[in-house]
Amino acid sequence: MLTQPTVNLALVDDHKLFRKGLISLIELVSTKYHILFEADNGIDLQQKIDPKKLPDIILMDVNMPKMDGFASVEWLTEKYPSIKVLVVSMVEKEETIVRMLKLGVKGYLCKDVEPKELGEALEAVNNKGYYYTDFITGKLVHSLQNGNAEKQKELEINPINNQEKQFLELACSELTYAEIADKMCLSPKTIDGYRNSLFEKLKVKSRVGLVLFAIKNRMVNWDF
Amino acid sequence: MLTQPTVNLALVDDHKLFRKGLISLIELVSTKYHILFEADNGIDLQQKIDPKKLPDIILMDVNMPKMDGFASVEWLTEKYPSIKVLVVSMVEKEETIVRMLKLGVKGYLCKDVEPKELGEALEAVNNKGYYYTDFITGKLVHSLQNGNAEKQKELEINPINNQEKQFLELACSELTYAEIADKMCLSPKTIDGYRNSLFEKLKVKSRVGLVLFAIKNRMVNWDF
DNA sequence: TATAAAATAAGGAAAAACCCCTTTTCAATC
DNA sequence: GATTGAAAAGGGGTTTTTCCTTATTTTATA
Repeated sequence: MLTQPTVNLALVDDHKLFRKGLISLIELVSTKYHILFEADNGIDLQQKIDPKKLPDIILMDVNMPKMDGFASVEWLTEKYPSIKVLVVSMVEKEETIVRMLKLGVKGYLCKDVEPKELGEALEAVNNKGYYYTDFITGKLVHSLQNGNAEKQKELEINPINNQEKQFLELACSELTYAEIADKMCLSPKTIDGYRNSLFEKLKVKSRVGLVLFAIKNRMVNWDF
Repeated sequence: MLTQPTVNLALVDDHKLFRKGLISLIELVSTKYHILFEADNGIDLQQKIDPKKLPDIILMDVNMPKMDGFASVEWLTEKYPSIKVLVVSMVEKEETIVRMLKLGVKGYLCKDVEPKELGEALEAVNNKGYYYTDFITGKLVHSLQNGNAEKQKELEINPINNQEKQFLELACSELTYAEIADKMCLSPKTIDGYRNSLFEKLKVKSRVGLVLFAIKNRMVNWDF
């Protein structure tokens, strides 16, 4: 009997219970997958990843504290371009999916899929190198049709970077800037800088202006 | 050898992958748990629950489409008060936890706990009837100290009057309070009063809180 | 490796927001 | 006319936000 080659995986998700469940499911799917390590977020990933023993595929969440999925994928494609990233997220927002695809992830799964699909996705990413469902393709096409690209261009001229985006989301809450700085592990003065640069870019004059912009442009993650 | 009695469980969570993972973990913890059924949300729960074969414990998510955790628990305690509900959510907001505890849930777990704690929680709920960690107790005590319960009453007694409503709309803009006062032909100090009374009534702590409330409750008329 | 260009952080100060407590105004009612 | 209660306004203070300028640290790049 042939022993099939081991496929090394890593998991990045801030919910331990979900990670453990996922691992348990993966083990049921096939014995060829081996979990190298788990991480709570991007920072944790950077610390746990071992250049001498890289995972083949990383299962990546989107919303995480400290360093989110976008920043993590950006860092990964820069540092370890050979690693294939499969996003497993509960976010179904078109913008999020498109943004992730642009960053070069090999697949995007929603957390409400069948465990079977997880197996298929892993299989596909491992063999073909990618796994794009009709759902994802649909989102992409729709994004193109609705001229999302143009809006994106505007952002390319005047891009809101990842840090600023994360700050913007936190600014849409009752946290003070000091508390936001704390949450982002940055100096309040840096937050000061983010705010000022966003004020300029978004042409607003106050924090309320930031909130209104974020809501009008659906940059915050609560559905209402 | 004694065969231990089976404990019947049901899961209500909109993310299938999480549900399946949870089941897989529960099966690892002990063989005495039997999953009667899974549901995507409250509506689905109502359809799948069988009065002739009720679960002993229901693992319940909070944020779900169609019918969320709050509504589901409310319905359950009304219809099947004997069923013990253990919340498993990623929401760590005090307000959410307190609201759930008021509805009578037997425990509240965050999705980032160790799988081991899930086992302990199930065990405790099954034997003692409840599982409240220090984390939960802490949130409760803090909530009591801040007199959250009384404020709820105040809102029902004190509706938002016309002046306050007008102020609230203007507050959802980049106008300063001084400018709002000007527009409403009132002293800035009166505006000060409106703000304070709205802070109390709406249980918010800042102007951003006002804006978020107004938008969530569709009290401003711009379409987005 | 030197250098430019960013991101991050700091100091300081003025404006705005926030908070508590008191006083005035005014209309309703006894 | 006196009483009362709510709305409006004020006094005076703390905290947070906002806006300057400048310095340091990191990163990119020539």
